[in-house]
Amino acid sequence: MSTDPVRLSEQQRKFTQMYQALRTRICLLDYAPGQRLSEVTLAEEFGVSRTPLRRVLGRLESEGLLKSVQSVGTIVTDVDIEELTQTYQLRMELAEMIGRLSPVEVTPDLVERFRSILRRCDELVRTPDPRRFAQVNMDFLNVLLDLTENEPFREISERLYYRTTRIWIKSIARMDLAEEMQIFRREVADVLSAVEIGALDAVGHIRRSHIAMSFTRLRQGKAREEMQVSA
Amino acid sequence: MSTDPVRLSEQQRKFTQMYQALRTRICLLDYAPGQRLSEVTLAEEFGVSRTPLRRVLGRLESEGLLKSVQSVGTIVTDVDIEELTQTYQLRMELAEMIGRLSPVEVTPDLVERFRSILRRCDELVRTPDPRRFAQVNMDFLNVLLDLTENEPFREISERLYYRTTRIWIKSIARMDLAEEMQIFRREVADVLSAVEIGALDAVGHIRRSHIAMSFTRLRQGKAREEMQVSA
DNA sequence: TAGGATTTGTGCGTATGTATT
DNA sequence: TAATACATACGCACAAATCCT
Repeated sequence: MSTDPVRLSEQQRKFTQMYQALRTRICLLDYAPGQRLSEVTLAEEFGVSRTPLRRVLGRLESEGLLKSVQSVGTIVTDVDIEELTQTYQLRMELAEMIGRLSPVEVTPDLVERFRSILRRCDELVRTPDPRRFAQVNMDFLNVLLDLTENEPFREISERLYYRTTRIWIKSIARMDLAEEMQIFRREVADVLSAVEIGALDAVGHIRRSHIAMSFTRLRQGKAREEMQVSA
Repeated sequence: MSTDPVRLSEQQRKFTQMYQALRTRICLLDYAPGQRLSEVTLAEEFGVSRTPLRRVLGRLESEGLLKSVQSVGTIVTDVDIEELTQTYQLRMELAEMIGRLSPVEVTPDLVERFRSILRRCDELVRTPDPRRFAQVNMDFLNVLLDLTENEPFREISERLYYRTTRIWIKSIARMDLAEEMQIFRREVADVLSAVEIGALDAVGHIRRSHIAMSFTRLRQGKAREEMQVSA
């Protein structure tokens, strides 16, 4: 009688597919901030009419990743320094909560997923690459969010991450990439150590400090850029 | 050259108007959880076609207040006890942050807005009424959010509030309403005292404890209801 | 079991508004 | 300054799916 809740309807699958594809492209900088997207082109690519595609664009707009302007186009948003600062401050505070909000029991499978991330970090240290880094960083976030069962917390953390991560990635590509890869590898290694002994509160503290330091470096990098631009 | 950012386009105004109207109706229980809404009826009421209305419904769906089901209708969501618990836990932690995230300077105007809320509480204590209580509670939240300039924090706090407040209101209507009015009045009075001396960190602590106690009472009330139902 | 009524989802043509030449 | 090109916003008709008789 009732449909299997695990099996989503075709329209939902299609929506999710388009949504994740576009979000990934935006966060991996395949679509740069300021770039204009075409509804008709994207609709053709995904094999749907403009209507369902616009639904997806509307969702991405509500999350601050796109902005539709009448008669102009659908534009990938940029993030100004003020909003970046506020978002990072909030993410810092949120990250620390993870050990307090419905932490899951650490399974061997979960540990293995962190180890897998660490191995990919090792590759990145050997051959740095901004795009692959962005991908690993995204996957790292997803494993981290699986440390808690608090769904609203997961939603919000994900939302805030996607809001600003591409700005960080963009900035990193202009900084000392090799150094950033080593710093990130160390963060993953620290988190893995904490997860292995089930110390999820420690994970929160590690994350908090790394988010804080990332933002400091990002801000310094941006300041350097602006000096070069004005020079 | 550039358009005045204060003056929104007609479509944006219309969107906001419809969005806030529907959200308010849902949160004031004019639309009860489980109720089915009609796209055509609402579109007619607001004097637009289904297309722009569906945009609004999509936004409310992304915030978890509605759920559109193919061929069935657009249904006001309910919130199960698990999600309610998780949301309240998160809101507790978030509430405490307000003093740490870009607190504003307290102006006489701001204090007056809190005093205004307190006066409306006095009326509520004299003549309790669930719907008017819901309205004052909503306005109280909005003044509270004006204590910080951290926009992502404001967005998220608002989102989480609207997600669950109607369940609380529904529950309160079946509890000791007069007692709840007095408790709420005390919270507002406590917050006002803290605001008057500029102690925004204290506001955070007061809010945290009140959210925690509200949830405890809500859970007890729901437990009592279930016992009556099964009896 | 089947068919009709109803409601959301989709496709497409047109309206509206912006930017550029 | 005006006209033209172009992209999103909107309205409507139809398709698809569910529920009830």
